[in-house]
Amino acid sequence: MLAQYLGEEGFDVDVAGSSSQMRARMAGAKFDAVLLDVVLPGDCDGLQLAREIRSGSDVPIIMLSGRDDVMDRVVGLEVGADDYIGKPFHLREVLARVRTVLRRRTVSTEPAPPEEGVLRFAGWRLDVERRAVTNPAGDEVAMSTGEFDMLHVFATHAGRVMTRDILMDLTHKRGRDGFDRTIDALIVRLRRKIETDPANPSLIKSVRGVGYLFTARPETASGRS
Amino acid sequence: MLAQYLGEEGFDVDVAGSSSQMRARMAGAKFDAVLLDVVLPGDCDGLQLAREIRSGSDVPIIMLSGRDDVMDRVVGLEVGADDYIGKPFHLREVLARVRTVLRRRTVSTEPAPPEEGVLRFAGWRLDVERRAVTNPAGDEVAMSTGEFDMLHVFATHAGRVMTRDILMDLTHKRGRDGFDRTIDALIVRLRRKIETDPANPSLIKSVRGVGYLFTARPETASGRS
DNA sequence: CGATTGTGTAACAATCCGTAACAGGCGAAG
DNA sequence: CTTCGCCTGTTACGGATTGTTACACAATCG
Repeated sequence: MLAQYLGEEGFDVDVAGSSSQMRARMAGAKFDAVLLDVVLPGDCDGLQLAREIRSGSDVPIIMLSGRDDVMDRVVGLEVGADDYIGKPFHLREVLARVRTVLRRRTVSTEPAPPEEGVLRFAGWRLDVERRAVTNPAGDEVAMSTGEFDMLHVFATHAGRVMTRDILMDLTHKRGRDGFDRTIDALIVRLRRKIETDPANPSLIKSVRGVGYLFTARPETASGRS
Repeated sequence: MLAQYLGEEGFDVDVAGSSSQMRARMAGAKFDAVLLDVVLPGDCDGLQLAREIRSGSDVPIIMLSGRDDVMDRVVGLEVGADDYIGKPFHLREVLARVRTVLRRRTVSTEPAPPEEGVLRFAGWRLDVERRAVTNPAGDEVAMSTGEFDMLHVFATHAGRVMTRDILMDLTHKRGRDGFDRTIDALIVRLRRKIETDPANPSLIKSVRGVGYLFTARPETASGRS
């Protein structure tokens, strides 16, 4: 059903009925995006499969799930999915998300990636290998380890609300103790360095009750394997 | 008994005595909602059946169960059911839930927010990605998380009366407790920020006994693709 | 016209978040 | 080895946001 709809919308769709089938298809051709159901008929579940795909490629992954559960969503995004849609979903919503994900990726792939491992957003430059950050004016801004990691996570997950738990996992590899303001403190310190007006942040917005959102769209994402 | 009652209330009811019978009926016609007992006489249980239905359609599913167990409820909703009623239930309760589910679907399904990057209406500009709002004069107006979400919902569902239940679903992802004026309070706060005369609102009209209506026509300026 | 219901709004309470301040950890310099 | 300084986690406080309650007023109904 989904394949037919996307096909009618002008996409070139390929369907795989099992994980092995998918591996075969993906080995044979290049894809612009992958739609993946969390619950799969075979032996392998969607999350594991996403992790597998992500380990060898950075093709956009959109996960579909039978339930719109917070846990699922968190886990889905943690394994590297780019978006997550809980059923029941509407075909047009899927279409919109596919377009969004593609736009994010394709806009960023312009002439030829001049530098590897460099992220750009809103005039800023983030050199992943040298762990150096340059502001729009061209000056290098000193960052502590934690600040850099946090900014790195934001830059690679732009446009998506990140919960504190996820941020904690991605930057500290540690669980949260419940009453933990570590992330908030780091956010403040990071904002002080990259926001022109830290009191009215424009790059890192907070979403009450949920987490934080990096609003800048990556301009020249690269740094694949 | 249930079929008769719902029939008297004006619904067009079809009864299936087994899973295979149901599949046959559903293949032959389109339904607006499905009432499904967890315990079924045949080989297949209701949960499995719900999952099956959900995998190919997003028709609203209401599950009925012999016991009102938390586990059952959770599992029921996890497989994609829209609501869950534990026996012993009252006919009127079933009726009410059916109506609620139908109402939610018909309103929230149709518009299917295309999720444009920027929404425009009445001179206002709403940047979904940056979560920023600009008034007709061009000044950026600070919005809290809840206010922005509410305005976003309105902008993507303009010209349609939104009930408080739906607004609650779309902005808070939470059920209403009955005597809940949360939405009304938010409306007041939002009106204060976007209406020139909050006492005589022109953008957000209230529809007595129903909900609220966003009157501005989206200008669909930011087209792509 | 009075009663009932629904909405606007203020006021209050609960919660969440921003931020400063402090203390421990860790590495570099001496 | 000790000291110093930076980074980071923790705590506390205050402000902002949001949910709840109460009351006034408007609309509806009988």
